[in-house]
Amino acid sequence: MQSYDPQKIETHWQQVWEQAGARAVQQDSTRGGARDARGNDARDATQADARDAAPSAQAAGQDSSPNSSKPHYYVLEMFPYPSGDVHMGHVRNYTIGDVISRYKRMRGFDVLHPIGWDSFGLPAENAAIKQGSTPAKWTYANIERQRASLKRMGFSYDWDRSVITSDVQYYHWGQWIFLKLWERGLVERRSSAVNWCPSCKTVLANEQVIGEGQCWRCKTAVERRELEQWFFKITDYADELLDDLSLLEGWPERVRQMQANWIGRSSGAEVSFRLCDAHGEPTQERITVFTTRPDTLFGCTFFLLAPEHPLVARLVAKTPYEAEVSRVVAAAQAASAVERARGEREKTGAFTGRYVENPVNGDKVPIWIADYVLMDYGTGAVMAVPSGDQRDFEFARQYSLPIVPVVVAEEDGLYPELAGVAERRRTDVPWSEAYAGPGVMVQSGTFTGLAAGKDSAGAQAVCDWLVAHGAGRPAVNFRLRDWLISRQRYWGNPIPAIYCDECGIVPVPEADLPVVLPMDVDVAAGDSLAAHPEFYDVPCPVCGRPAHRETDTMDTFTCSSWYYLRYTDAHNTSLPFSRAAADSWLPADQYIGGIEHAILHLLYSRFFTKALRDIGLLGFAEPFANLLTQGMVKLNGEVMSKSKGNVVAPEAMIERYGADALRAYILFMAPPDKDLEWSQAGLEGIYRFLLRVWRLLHDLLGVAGEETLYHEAGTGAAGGAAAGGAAAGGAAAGGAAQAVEEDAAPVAEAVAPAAAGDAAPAAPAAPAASAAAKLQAARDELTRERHRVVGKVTDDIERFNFNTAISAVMELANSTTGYLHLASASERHGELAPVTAPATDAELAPVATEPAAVRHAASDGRHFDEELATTITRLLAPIAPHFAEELWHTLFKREDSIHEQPWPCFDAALAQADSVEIAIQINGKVRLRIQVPASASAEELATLAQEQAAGLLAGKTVRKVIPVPGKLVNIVV
RNA sequence: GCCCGAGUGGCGGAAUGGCAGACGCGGAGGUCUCAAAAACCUUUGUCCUUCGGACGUGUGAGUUCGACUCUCACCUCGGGCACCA
Repeated sequence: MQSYDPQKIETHWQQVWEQAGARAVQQDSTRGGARDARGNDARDATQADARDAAPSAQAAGQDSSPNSSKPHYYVLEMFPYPSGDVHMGHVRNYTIGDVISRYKRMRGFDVLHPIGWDSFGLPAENAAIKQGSTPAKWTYANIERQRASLKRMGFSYDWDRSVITSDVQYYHWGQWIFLKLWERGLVERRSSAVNWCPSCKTVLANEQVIGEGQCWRCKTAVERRELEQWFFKITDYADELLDDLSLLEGWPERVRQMQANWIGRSSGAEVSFRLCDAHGEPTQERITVFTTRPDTLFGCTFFLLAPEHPLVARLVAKTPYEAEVSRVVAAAQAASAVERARGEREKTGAFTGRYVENPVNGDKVPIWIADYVLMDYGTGAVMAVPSGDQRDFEFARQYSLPIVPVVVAEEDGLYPELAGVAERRRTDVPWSEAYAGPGVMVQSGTFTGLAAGKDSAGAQAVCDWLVAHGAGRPAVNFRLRDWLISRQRYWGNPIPAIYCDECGIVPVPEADLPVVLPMDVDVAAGDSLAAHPEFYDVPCPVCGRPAHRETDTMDTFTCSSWYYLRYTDAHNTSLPFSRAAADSWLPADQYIGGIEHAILHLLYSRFFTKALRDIGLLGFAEPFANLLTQGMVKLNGEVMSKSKGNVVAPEAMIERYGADALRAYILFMAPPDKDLEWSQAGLEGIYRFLLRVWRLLHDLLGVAGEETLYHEAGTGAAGGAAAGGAAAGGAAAGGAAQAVEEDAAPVAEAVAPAAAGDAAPAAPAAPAASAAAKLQAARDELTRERHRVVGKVTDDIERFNFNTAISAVMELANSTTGYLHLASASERHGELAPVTAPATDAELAPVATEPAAVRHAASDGRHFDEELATTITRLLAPIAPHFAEELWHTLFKREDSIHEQPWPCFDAALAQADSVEIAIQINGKVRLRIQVPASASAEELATLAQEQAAGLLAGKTVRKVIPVPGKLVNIVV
C-alpha cells in the first residue's frame, strides 16, 4: 500500500488540475469564448454553458429535473487585499467557499467560483516607502505569492476570470461607472466638514471612522476639517437600502441590524419656530427643528442651537451675551470630536438673549446654544423638552430652566395628579430623570388625553395641526451621510475629472478613458501625481485650453463595490460587464466573508447595484442573496495579527500536514460563523483521521497487503470484540448489530432471529454459517449507516454545518473499522481477486437506492466494499480534494476526476433499522430501554412499553401513556 | 441608553420540544514491541466507595406528559449604534 503523503499528492494534483484548467480555457476560446462571455453577448455564453451541461438529474436529485440544463450557482468570496501572504482568515473564508463550490458541482450545478485582488490602497504606499519600492511592484509581487498559496490550498477557482482592481483593464471601467453615476446626478463635489486622518494624510468616509472617532486602518484619531471633496450620493438610496434589508432573508440578522442602525432612519416632524426680535416680538424669520416627538411640543421650555450654527453669531452680535456665547463656542470647538461625541462631558451652554415662539401655544422660549447639539444631524437646532429627554433634562437642571411634564405613563401612574389636565399647572417635576416612554398627553391643550410616544396618535395629531397651520410637516431623518470617495493618495483609481479655469470641473469624455495611473510614481521619494506632467497637464476637453487633472483617487471601496459583476464577464473590452451576463449569475447565491465588512463594503455594494440598476445596466436590486459571515481565527483568544506576532502561517501548516488536513481542520473545529480557536492538536487529529481513512479504504478493497491493521487471521476473539464495540458505537445499532455484539459460541442462533426479523431471503440460519451470518448482519447494519451518513452529510453541507458533516463521515469510518475487524479482505471478498482492473461504472455508480429487501449476500462482498469505499471518498471530495482525487485514481483505478462525479444518493427508508431501541420514561425519567420493531405503531408501542415496564409499574396507577414512535414512551403514574 | 448574538464536560463542540454531552482533542488502562513511537482496543460529565442511584446545559420562575430547545424576568460575556433630538 502506498502510504498517504499529502505533499506529494497535493503537488501532483495541483499540476494536473492546472493543466486541465489551461486546456479548458483553450477549448472555451475555440467555442467563441463561451465560458467567459468575452465580448458583449453573454446570452451566447449562458446558452453554451447550457449545452455543456451533462444530464445531472440523478446526482442532483430534487434540485434539477431530467434533461434540464445545469442550473447556475454563484459562490462568491470576498476577494483578498494583497498585503503579504494569505492568512488563516483567508484560508477559512476560501475553504468554506470551495467546499460549497465542489459540492454544488457534484450536485450538478454550473458553478461560478471566481477570485481576484482588491489591490489599490494605502498599505501598498506605506510598504513602498518602507522598502524603497513602488506600490505596484509590492502589490503585484504579493498577488503572485497569494495566488500560489491559494492554488496550493486546492481552491477550485475560475482562474481565467481573475480580476485585479489595479489593472487598467479593470479600473478603466470603474472610471466609466463614475461617469455614469455623475451623469445620473449621483456624484457631487462640494465643501463639507469631513474626517481627516493625519496619519494616512487623506480624508475618510464616515463608514471608515470607527470606534470613538478613529481611522479604520491605522486607528489614529481623526480630525474634522472643512474641505471640498467628491461624494457619491448614497443618501438618495437611504430609504431603499433600509427597506430592502427585509428582503435579505439569507443574511444574518446581525448584519441587517447593523446596516439598519447605520442608516438610522427616524421619522417625526419638522417644526418651524418664529424667531423673535431683540424685544421679544415674533418676526417672519423661522428656525426649523427636527423632532421624533411632536407630541411633546407643549413641553418645549427652551430652544437649542449647535455652537457651529450659522445663526449664532448674528443673534448675539453686539449684545451683553456675546462674550459668554463666544466662550462656549470656542470651548466646544476646542474639544476634540472624540471627546465631544462621548457624551460624558458635563453639558455646557449659554443663553443668547433671544427667543423663539412655540407655534402650538405661543410661548416665548429662550434660545440657548448647547454643545450637545450637533450641527450635522437634523437642522442643527433642537426644541428642548426637558421632561421627555434626558439630555434636555440635565441641561435644564444645570441652568435652572423650567421642566414641564407633558406625558404621563399609563401603567404605573407616573405623575397621576396631572392625568387629564389640559392647562399648564406645573412647571417642574419631582422626577430625577426625564420620562421618554409612551403614555398619555397632559398639559397639552386640546391634545390632552391623546396617546403619547414615538409614532403615536398624539404625535400624528400634532403633526396634522402643524401642517394645517403652516408651522411644520412630517419629516424623516437619516444618520447615513453621503459617501466621501476622494482620497488624497496616489495608489488608487484616478477620478476622471479635469479642472479648467474657464469651464470649471469637466468630466473626462468617455472616449478618453481610461485615465491611466502612472506606475512609476516614487512615493518613497515624495513624488506625487501633480509632479507628473504627462498625467497632470491636459487640454480642457471642452475649450481646449490648458487644464489639469484631478489628482485625488477614488476610495478603494469603489473598486470592491462592483468586482462581483466583472467576474461574470471578466474580459469584456467595451463595457464593465454585459447586462445579460450579470443578470444570468446574480444575485450571487452565496457570499462569504468577514463580519468586519458588515457595513462598509456590503452597504456600498448594495448602493452600487441599485444605482447601476437605475442606470439600466442591471436587472436586479440586491447583489447578494445569501450571506455567510465567517468567524475569526484566534490564538489564545486573541485575533491573529502581525503586530501581535501571534500569527500561525498557513504555509507552515500545509508543509507539515497538507492542505487537505488544514481545510478539514478549519471546517471541523467550529461552525463557520463562530470564532475558531486555533489548536495544533486539533489539526493533528484531523491529519490522523485522513491517514486512518486512507488505510481503511485500502484494507476495505484488499490492497492493504501486509500492512493491514484491522484483521489478523486467527484472532477471532479480538476481532469480534472490536466489531461489537464499533457496532454499539453506531447511532442506529439495531437488532442485527446487537447480534454481532454477542460474540458467544451460538452466534448463528443469535443472529438468525434478529436478522431474519423481516424479509431476508438470503439470511443463512444454519449454525455452520456463523461467520457468514456475522458478516451479513454487519453489512446490513453498515448499509443503513451509510445511507444515514450520506443523508446527514448532504443536509449538513446544505446548511453549512461542515463540522457535523465531517463528524458524520468519521462515524461512518468508525463503523467501517468495526466491519473490517470481522474478517480479512479475502474472507470478505471470497474467491474474487482484489481490485486490479479499472472498476466499471456500474460498480462505482453512486450508491443506488435499493429495495429494502435486497441484502448483500456474501458473494457480493467486494461490490459492497467498493460501494462503501467510493461513498466515503465522494463524501470527502469537497473537503479534502487532493486526497479524494488520489484515491479515485490509485485505489479505484479511475482516470477521470472524482470532482466530476455525482454526489452519492441516499434513501431515508434504507437508513431506517428494522428494530429500534426506545426509552421508557416514567414521569419523564428514563427507566428502561427496549428493542421494538421500527414499524411499531403508537398503540403497539404503548402496549409493549407497559408490558416491559410492568415490574416498575407495580403498585402504581398509570394515568397517561405518551408514545413517541422511534423515540420513547412516557408513562405518567 | 437602544438593538442584535451567545452562555452545555478538562478543552473545541453535538442535540426538527422526546434517551444531554455525537465527533474530535486531552486523560487513564490495555494489545503489539527488547524498548519507544505509531497504530489498534477499552474507558473517560459530577457525586454517592457498590450491581445501582442521585445530580447535572448561566440564575429564577412559567408553559408542557416531557425543556439545552418555547415564554417572562435577571446575571455574565461578545458585537453594532449612540449627547441622532
